[in-house]
Amino acid sequence: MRYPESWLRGAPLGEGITCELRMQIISGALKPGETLSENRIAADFGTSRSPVREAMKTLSSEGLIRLERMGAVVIGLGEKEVDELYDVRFLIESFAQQRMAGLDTGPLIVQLGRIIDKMELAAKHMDPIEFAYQDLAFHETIIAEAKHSRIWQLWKSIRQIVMTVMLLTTEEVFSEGEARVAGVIDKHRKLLNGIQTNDPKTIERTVRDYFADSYVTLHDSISPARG
Amino acid sequence: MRYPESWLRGAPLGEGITCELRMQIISGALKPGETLSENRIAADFGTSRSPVREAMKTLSSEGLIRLERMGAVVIGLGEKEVDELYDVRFLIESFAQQRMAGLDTGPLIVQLGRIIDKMELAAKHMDPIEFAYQDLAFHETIIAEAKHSRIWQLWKSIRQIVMTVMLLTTEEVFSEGEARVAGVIDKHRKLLNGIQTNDPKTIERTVRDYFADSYVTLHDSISPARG
DNA sequence: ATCGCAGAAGTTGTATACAAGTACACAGTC
DNA sequence: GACTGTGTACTTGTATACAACTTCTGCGAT
Repeated sequence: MRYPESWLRGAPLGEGITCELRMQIISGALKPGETLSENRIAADFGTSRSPVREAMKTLSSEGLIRLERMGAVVIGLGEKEVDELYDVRFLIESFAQQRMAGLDTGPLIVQLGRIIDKMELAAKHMDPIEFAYQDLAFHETIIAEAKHSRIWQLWKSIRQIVMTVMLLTTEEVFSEGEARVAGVIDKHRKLLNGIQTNDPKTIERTVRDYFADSYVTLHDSISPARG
Repeated sequence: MRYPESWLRGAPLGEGITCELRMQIISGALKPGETLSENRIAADFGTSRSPVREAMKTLSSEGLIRLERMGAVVIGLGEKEVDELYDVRFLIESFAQQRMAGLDTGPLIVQLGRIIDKMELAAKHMDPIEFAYQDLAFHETIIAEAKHSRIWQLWKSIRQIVMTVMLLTTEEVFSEGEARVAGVIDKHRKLLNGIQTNDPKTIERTVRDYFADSYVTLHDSISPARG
């Protein structure tokens, strides 16, 4: 699977290389332990080393590769790493939701409702890319609502990885039939209901349930998908 | 205050520029809203744009500046931002400590004890730089013990900022007399005792107390120090 | 005085060149 | 045969050059 090109319209070269390499690492096309050379990658992409260098730095800051003296080593995203990624997602989202408990969540509820509508539309159109995008948007909207610069920074640092993982898993989910897709939508509706209660305890439980369920989904769908 | 040069021995140019700029931003020498030009900074440091570019990318990923089309804009670290930074530190450390509750913390306790000894020594020698370094090492050791790649990644993404803030605050603390320094050491000893209990509830409370107290310290010392 | 337009200066993104250092293979020696 | 030294190919880090784009300035026309 390739990174959707429409998302890179007008973006600098370096960004495209970053996304492509990220996808290759997460999808498993580039295996952990493999070493990447700036020269080789630049040649592969037909560019100079400058944008490649940027990509390497970005991927390193995302924890997908490790910069060493000779060549960068692929770290990759195995089952364990994906679990850990979701630990952090839980941490971030849990924090965000707890933080806005008690505040007026009216506008947020409306926003999230609209996103769920778009997810349903994407499901109807059998458009996994759009679906994944809306899925990401859903969670991102919640996190943004926390209005916490550092939490936002944390999110940004894993956002692209989460997006890529979602792209891959959503493809898988779509291939498993409508029921599975409907299930994902339902999970988001439950999250929304949780927020609507405005009760910290309930929210805590809702978020916990959501991610507990995601672990199962991931282990069922991702690992076979990546051989 | 400048970044300790001994910490940059043999490091690439870009890293030095990153650290120097970071220090200037956090100390307030570079004020929020100011725009930085790669050319100007390169000229200031007497280097080419390449290492400066790297520094900009790093600082951007740390959330200290915002890359825009024309020039990078300084975001800075005001009181609110430091609070938020400590929110995340709490989140990370709390997670780490909870995670190893129940496991054998014996070796960790020994390690932390040694670090506290070094802190005491640094206090006796009136060496705030060494003290700050050991303070960082203390927390880093705890986080590393969680053995969680993503949490470690999160830590790495704020580590340098935390280090820099510590450098600045420790200078301040040292100038306020021995009692204050002893107080900081005592806080760490309490943290260590908390871990030693191996009781999640107690640990939770200990960590919370630690950071609650840190907020007070920060607001008393940092803000006047940075005018 | 105000608006519009050209141009100049400055900006980033990318390509290319070069220097310094590292790993590795291969030959020569003990 | 094992070991050491050397040379080579490849690596990163930095400097420099250039192109495309943006912003602002200043001049001229209205």
